[in-house]
Amino acid sequence: MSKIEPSWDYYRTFLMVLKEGSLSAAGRELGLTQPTVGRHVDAMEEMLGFPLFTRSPQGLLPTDAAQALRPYAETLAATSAALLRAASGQQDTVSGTVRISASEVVGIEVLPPILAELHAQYPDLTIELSASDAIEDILRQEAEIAVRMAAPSQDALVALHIGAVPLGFHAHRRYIERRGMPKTLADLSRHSLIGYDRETAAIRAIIARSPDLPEVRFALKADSNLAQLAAIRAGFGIGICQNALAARDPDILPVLADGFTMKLETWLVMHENLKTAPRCRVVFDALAKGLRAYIRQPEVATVQ
Amino acid sequence: MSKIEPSWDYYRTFLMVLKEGSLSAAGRELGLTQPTVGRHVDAMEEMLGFPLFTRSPQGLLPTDAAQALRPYAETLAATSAALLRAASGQQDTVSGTVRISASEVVGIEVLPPILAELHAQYPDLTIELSASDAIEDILRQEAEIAVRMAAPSQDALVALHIGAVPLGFHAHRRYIERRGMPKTLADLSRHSLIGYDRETAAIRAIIARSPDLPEVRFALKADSNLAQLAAIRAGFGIGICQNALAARDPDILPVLADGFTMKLETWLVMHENLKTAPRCRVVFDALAKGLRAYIRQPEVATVQ
DNA sequence: TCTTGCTCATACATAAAAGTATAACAACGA
DNA sequence: TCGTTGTTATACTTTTATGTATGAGCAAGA
Repeated sequence: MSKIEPSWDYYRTFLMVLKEGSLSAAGRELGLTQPTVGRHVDAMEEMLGFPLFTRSPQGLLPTDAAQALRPYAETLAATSAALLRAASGQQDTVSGTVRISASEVVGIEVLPPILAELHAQYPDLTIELSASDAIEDILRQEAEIAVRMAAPSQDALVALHIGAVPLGFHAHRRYIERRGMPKTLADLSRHSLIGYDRETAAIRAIIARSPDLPEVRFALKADSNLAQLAAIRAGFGIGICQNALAARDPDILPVLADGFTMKLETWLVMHENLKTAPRCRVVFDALAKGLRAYIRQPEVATVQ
Repeated sequence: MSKIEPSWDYYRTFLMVLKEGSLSAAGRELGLTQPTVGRHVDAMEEMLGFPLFTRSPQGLLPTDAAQALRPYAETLAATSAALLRAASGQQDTVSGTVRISASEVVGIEVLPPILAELHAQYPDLTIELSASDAIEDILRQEAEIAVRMAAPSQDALVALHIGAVPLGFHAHRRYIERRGMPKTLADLSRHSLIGYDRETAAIRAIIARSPDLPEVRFALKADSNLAQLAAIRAGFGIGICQNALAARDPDILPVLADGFTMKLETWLVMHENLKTAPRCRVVFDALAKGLRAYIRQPEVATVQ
């Protein structure tokens, strides 16, 4: 039963050529030379029996067949990276690499202090932070731990409910002094509103739960919640952001705080298999503690 | 950014050594020689920084660390197999390989005629049938299409509800002539019952829906539903099987057909990404049609 | 006790894959 | 228009990986 399977390395170079668009660039990225990369592609094409790229002097154009194979190659790459991370933590001590997936806002505004404290406690721990709104599938092992804004539906996942992150309209003090403070939701139509460009899953969930939201025209549309936050801080207008983030800056004022509230349920998600891995356990616990503290923060501020 | 990543082929040989338990056996299976396999393992150990196996003259014993890495390597193997299957169907025509996961009973008793007709229509199609009760995860790409007995909870899956497969007690005519036909559920305690050894998910679901099931002591316990079916056919005693299967053989009689009914909801599941793949589409449609016909079959038999 | 059969480890020869150098071609900008 | 920089493709060389052959150790069975 010794059938000849092609080298798995071919898939790696194939994916890199797909990503980079040329043999030369893929070679640079992989630490190989251009002829070698070309030979890998040739070998793979011959073994599959159909062309993967149409060659041209300005690069390689992938065929439809190559595009169809891409997700498999990406899964291979993600899995082998996960294997290496898992191997990095196999020592007796808490060490190695843990990859965390979180939204841009959480990854940039919320997590850094939590991770800083964690790293001070475990210096041998390396954290990979995938600060992107793309839903990296934990099941695909693209990350060990994820901060999610929706309850995970999958089995075989450890999901810890952190709590509800309150959201609200906010604006910079400068903007309010210039344009006045709206008293009702209807007043918003006379203001510069900062909103989303594309509808994401989180936004749809909010809209579904808030039927009294007026139809608004946004003065600034940005897909990135981080850009929206920056616009609020710059005094561009009124936008939605996490109350806890706004409370950090005394110049960011809540707008219509009584009339309108939204909540983002937050979950911490991890592979069930990783429960026993010390490095993941430690990061998971630190994130749970840190995020819960972050959520409690605004309530304390309100009491003041 | 040209960091040196180890060859992905190392993971393949690592997995095979894990499976086979020796360098020589792994080499035989992979079409490599024993020294090569040993070198791969050595290289991998050196790059990871810890031993994967403890060598001995009677084979290699995996360390805990190696066991921890095993699932990753298995995902890699499953994915690369899926890639090759996907590539096999990239031709313009309906061709290539499709892997189907189904329970033993369905795979052996129900699917063969459906697949035979399908293959007659598309001779270039190769079918891989994974006839095992193990729940092969469609998300892990271990199979393109699965016949499941529970509604899939995952998103990103195409799930077609086939219908409910009726189950019931059955016994061979010889057994009934010898031991008599039970009239009530209570009578079952005086009979030779064929039942399960371990509790599976499907069994737990049935028990939950049937609180009037008496506590019974099984005369024959078998994990394999196929073995149970064979025992019924051999006249061992009374067991549960699909009505449609029993109806095929006039010597298999329904027992307590009025007083006790169970149903197994059946779903056909496929990756959403594979909807457009012709070879998968064709198999999916054929299975849907064939399974629906199979389910309708017993009702017709009852009307007779 | 002495085969037989299995294992892993080592030394050496070979084959395969990589790198090097260069040519040919296209696009972009001065 | 011509040089620069990018691309792929080809011939040649070198390195690397693999295969072959062999030795040593352990276990089961005659």
